[in-house]
Amino acid sequence: MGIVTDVEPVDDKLRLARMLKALGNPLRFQIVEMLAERQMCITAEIVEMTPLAQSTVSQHLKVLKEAGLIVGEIDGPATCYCLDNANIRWLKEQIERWLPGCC
Amino acid sequence: MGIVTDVEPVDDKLRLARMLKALGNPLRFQIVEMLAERQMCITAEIVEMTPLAQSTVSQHLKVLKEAGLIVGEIDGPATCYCLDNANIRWLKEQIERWLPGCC
DNA sequence: TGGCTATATCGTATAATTGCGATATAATCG
DNA sequence: CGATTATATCGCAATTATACGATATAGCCA
Repeated sequence: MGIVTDVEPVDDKLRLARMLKALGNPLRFQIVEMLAERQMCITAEIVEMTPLAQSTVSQHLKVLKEAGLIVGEIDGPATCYCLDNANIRWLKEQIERWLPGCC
Repeated sequence: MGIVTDVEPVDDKLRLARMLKALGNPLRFQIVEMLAERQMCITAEIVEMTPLAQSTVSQHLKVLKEAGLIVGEIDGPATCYCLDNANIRWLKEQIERWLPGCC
């Protein structure tokens, strides 16, 4: 057995797929964009932006969090969300170097 | 009213979300990568790669086609699939210039 | 035309997603 | 401690996604 480099572990593929799936919902995509603009938002601010119920938005936030796209920090009685910049950078790098042969 | 530029129409967001959602399935992501490597494949070759039934793969191909990621051309009794390079380039550009403020 | 090959589509079952209202949790303040 | 505020989670309905086998379609060749 030797040292193997330049492999894309299966876990990375699943991690990427999970992120893409999370972003594949228009509302969640919009939430991420909102967080990019405002740096951070509490749940209530995000709920205000949408026509949906608070519980629904909370579920979407959970999906984004589990995909690693956002992080939530408890701030008093509220939760303050912001982007997980490291992971989003990773995602963008994956896409940039994706399919180098084509396009 | 004046000329408006630099706007991202809602349709573009939905188009992007649809692509991301399509790629958010690990099998479909893998099919796209296979097509990038082999330039083109007929359905049977893609089916061979997977543990799934032919009808299931055909449905996934339909999703990828409707998202604009691949195109299928009838070639004799078979269908020859290849990447939709223009659309994939568009997708990659969208992601590259996405969230310029962060990361 | 008839049979063969390759795909697509149909019908259906199961699982996952999406949405809501209701309820639980957790921090803050009087 | 009890009330208030902000979120998260639960339970449920409706929709969508995923998978399969069976069947239809479409091109090709004898």
